[in-house]
Amino acid sequence: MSTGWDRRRELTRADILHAAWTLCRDRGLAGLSMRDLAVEVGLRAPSLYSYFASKSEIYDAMFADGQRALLEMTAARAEPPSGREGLRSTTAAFVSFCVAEPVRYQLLFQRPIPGFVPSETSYGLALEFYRTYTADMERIGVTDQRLLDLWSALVTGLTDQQVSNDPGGDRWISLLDEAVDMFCGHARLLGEPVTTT
Amino acid sequence: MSTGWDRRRELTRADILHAAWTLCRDRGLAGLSMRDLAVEVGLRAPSLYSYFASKSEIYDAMFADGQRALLEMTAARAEPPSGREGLRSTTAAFVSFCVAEPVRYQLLFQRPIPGFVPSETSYGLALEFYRTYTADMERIGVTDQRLLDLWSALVTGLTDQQVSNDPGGDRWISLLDEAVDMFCGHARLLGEPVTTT
DNA sequence: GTCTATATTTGGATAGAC
DNA sequence: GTCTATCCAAATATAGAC
Repeated sequence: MSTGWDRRRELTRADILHAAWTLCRDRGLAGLSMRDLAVEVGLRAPSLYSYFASKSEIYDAMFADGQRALLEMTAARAEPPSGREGLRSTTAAFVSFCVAEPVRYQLLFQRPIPGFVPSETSYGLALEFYRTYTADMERIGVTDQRLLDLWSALVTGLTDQQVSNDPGGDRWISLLDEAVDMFCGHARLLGEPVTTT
Repeated sequence: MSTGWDRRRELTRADILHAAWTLCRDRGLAGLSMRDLAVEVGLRAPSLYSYFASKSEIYDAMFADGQRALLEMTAARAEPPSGREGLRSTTAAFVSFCVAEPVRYQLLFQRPIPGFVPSETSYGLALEFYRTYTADMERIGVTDQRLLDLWSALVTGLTDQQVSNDPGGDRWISLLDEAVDMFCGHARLLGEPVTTT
């Protein structure tokens, strides 16, 4: 019966992962080093290799961690209503998730680590989110690929500008309702405008 | 009369810069190393320091180089007409510029080099472009800050998605006209739709 | 599993001869 | 200005004792 052992091991792994997120928040994703990580978690660098085979594996675990958080956030929400309000609330949830942890956002949606490629299983989580996302969008009433692409560009653009140029502020997230109305007006989605112009 | 000398020096500097761009196109911005750069240009690493005081100065020169190219591209264009068509042509020129050289786009508009901050004079070039850009937008008819921000998010979103997820293709740039119409419909800018829906 | 010690690599930068 | 030789620092990863 090695469950106690495995459990302890899992706990330490989680501890390392937690410390990795903390370090990355401070010094950026690329600033993570095995030495510092070991110090943060109260070990020496070589000991980390008992838990992760390489630094890349740590990034991969962080990637999976972030994707799981995103999936959980999505799953915790009620099914979005169709039309404008569904789009608004779904997108607001997504953008909040991204803006809340800029480093996580960078790891999941940009490619800031040269040479890092998510493992097959981690990438599977990303695909799973993408499926639920498109399913939501379909229910909301956006099915055309061009419209999906246009909307994804708008959402990532807002998120990116917010994270890059006004971290901690709301200069771009505050435009979300207006973006929804602009898009829905164009796509002729049902519902009344959310913003009052 | 040291013009011949200075000229030769300028030529070598330009050669180094050219090689730097080439290397970055291959291995990414962060992948640039003084050793490889020296080899590429036919020198040894220490010799580079006769032309640039540090690696950071090389990045800075590249940044200035890119900003100048952007300014030249802008200056070469006729004054944009007002309204929808002005927005369309101005934005198309900008996005083309970005997509043509993804590495240059990253250096100018993202922060991919940890610790790199443009020098005062280089940043001045960026400010100069920003001024001409906002002046253009004003002439086009977009003056409200919120609308400017919304449009900037949309443009950078399209550019980013194109560069990141469909390099060499046109999946997102092909949506530009539609984006213009969507935005102008929302902002109630003059002119007829460009796309036929 | 954890440690000390170390190998290995890489890359920026400098000293000093020519 | 360019070179050889070298320094220095950082960082991943491994070997082997305990």
